[in-house]
Amino acid sequence: MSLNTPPPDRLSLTLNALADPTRRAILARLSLGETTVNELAEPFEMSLPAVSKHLKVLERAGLISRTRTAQWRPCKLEPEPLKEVDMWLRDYRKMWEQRLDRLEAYLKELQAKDTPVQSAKPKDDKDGDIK
Amino acid sequence: MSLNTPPPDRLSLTLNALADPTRRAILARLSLGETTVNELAEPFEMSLPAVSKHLKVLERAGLISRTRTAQWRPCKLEPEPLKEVDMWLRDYRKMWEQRLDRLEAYLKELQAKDTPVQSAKPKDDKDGDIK
DNA sequence: GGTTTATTTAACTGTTTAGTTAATCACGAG
DNA sequence: CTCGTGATTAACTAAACAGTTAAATAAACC
Repeated sequence: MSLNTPPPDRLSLTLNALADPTRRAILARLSLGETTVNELAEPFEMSLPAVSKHLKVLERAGLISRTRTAQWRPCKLEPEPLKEVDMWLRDYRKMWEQRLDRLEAYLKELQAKDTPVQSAKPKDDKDGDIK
Repeated sequence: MSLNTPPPDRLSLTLNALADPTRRAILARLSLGETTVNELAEPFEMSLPAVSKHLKVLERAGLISRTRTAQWRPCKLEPEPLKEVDMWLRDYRKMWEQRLDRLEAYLKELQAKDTPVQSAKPKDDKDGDIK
């Protein structure tokens, strides 16, 4: 019953476009250089219109741009939205690094202590405030 | 007519889970520390079951894990899949850096030339319809 | 037992998506 | 102008999605 269309923010648009193996494969191909729709479609077992739709999704997300040369519409990768994803990710990046650090510390502690029975109980590490 | 279910690769699962502002907000909240479903749901204008479904999507992607304490099921952020996204992104990262370098070089060139009136016509980059 | 609180599942609905085939548009070459 | 090629649009279908309300589960409290 959602009457109002939810505002399709750019990041969601981008991530949604990336959440498909075909589309990611297309991007991978485009990272090697511009090419045409037919050539892009060639490796896939799907019709040309299907690929065309995927391209439209990528275009709407700003991940590719198209020029027009005669009857060809060569596609070009536009990395800007990927950069945005990267920036979004940045805040979380320290999280897994930290977690890795903690694991390291834990393992080191284990080694150092020669770890008797219960000393290593990770009692509620409760990293409540990772941030 | 797709008879065979396409194999839901992990990266697609993750990106799809991230491609929703509500779910990203949930992750952001969880980055501050574990919490319960009710507390997670509180800021949103949607029913509890809806949030519950979002959590299931996040869980299926491995982005959160849940323990069980009495009648609460506290959720915890699991950054591992984000790390995978980061790794996927890595190959493209140099692409926008490179592009930035190129822009820098261009600007530098402009400055060097002391650029009289029309010399700066951006005839080159010509991605006319960025849209 | 019965009630309250936290959360999930069931059943349903409207919307979006991913694909299909067939038709159409856009262009260059004869 | 007509033909062939590259690519998109149209019309359709099946499945997945995001939300709803109502019912069910699970545990604590009395």
